[in-house]
Amino acid sequence: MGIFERRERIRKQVRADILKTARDIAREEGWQAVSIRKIADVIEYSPPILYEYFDNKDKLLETIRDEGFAYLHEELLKIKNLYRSPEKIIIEFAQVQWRFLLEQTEVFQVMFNLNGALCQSQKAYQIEFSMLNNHPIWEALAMIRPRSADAVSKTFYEWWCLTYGFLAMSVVTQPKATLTNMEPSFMESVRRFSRALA
Amino acid sequence: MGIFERRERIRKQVRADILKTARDIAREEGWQAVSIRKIADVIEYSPPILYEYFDNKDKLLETIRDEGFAYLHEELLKIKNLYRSPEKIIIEFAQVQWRFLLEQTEVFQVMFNLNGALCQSQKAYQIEFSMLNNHPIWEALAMIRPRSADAVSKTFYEWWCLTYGFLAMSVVTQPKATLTNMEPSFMESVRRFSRALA
DNA sequence: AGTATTGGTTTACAGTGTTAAATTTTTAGC
DNA sequence: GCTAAAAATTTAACACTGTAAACCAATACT
Repeated sequence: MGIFERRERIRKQVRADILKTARDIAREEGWQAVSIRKIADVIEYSPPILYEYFDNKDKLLETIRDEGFAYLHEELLKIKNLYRSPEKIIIEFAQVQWRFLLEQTEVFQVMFNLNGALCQSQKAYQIEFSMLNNHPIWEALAMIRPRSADAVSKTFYEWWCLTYGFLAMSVVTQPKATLTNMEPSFMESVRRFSRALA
Repeated sequence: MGIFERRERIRKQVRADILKTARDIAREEGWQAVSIRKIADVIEYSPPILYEYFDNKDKLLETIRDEGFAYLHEELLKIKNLYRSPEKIIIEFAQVQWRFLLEQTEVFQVMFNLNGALCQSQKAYQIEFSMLNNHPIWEALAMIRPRSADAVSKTFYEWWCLTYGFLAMSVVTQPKATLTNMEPSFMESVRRFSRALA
């Protein structure tokens, strides 16, 4: 009896379409151009249908943001399993971060409320700054510079703001065309940070 | 005399009132709550009057942004005239940057399109990244690490993204109450950057 | 005094997020 | 296959937004 299953499958598909459409519009016209009605137009439903899938626009953006953080975390775990050297882990992840910025710019924007994107929820940040002691980067920093847990957490915050802050400033101030030119500066900044720790 | 001057004086006052009101609303309710009508309400004019003073909302925000950059530049010049050591200039300015973030958070947000603030103009950034060779920080970096002009400009960009990026990440992810706690991390990051150059 | 200019407002348009009511479509029971 | 209940979807509406055109009243100049 696949009636429930079929419905659920369709629901999942529509939900995914909504998220994808929001990202598509944001990518091409910027987040300030993303509206409930425009999304509804593309997925060929009437606007109120979106509220069957998301409580409101903020929750929709929150989902996109969460998926962004989840993706980066997965990539980080892969790296952790590939390399032993803490410095190497930091550098490799920096490359992932940069690639993410280029390939999923619109997701990055909503992750950090940049360029008109606005998701009021602070949930993702709270999660990001709790349960640090088994965050691969936290562990890496603890290995490079063994200190108290609090001291390592402070260094973690410095790493966090350095890397994501650099990416944020780049995407905010640089036109798309010149953005790629900034990768060496980013990597150099991360290397400098890493070196200066020891 | 007096009739033109009086009119011009009033015009200047109204213009200033508009800018101040926009900042006030942004400060208390966030930039997403700043609307032409709300500003008009406060200054006790009808909405279209605002278009006598600013071409559109974007230009209004651009003005606030420009004033922010201008203020920081003035403070930087003061510091340059007070200290000789390039490291000292960088550190002192970092303190000014932090204070600016705390005291004029809403201006900082529009300067970097954070938290729903959106000014499409890229003018300020273009200015910020041109005419570098007599920017006090550029000069300081050139003194600490004498290299080609291009190499110094690259380091300047790294300083720029490190400092403003750190502030941006802090204001985006931290609640107002805990924001002040992050100053030591910020200052440590700037010192680490400065040390790692030599 | 009559006309042109200025300063300001009212009205209007197209768009926004969101909710409630109305309506259509699908399912379940006989 | 027909009807009643339930689910899915749409239409209509509200209170907003930025902005432009039309209008009005007071002032300045001839």
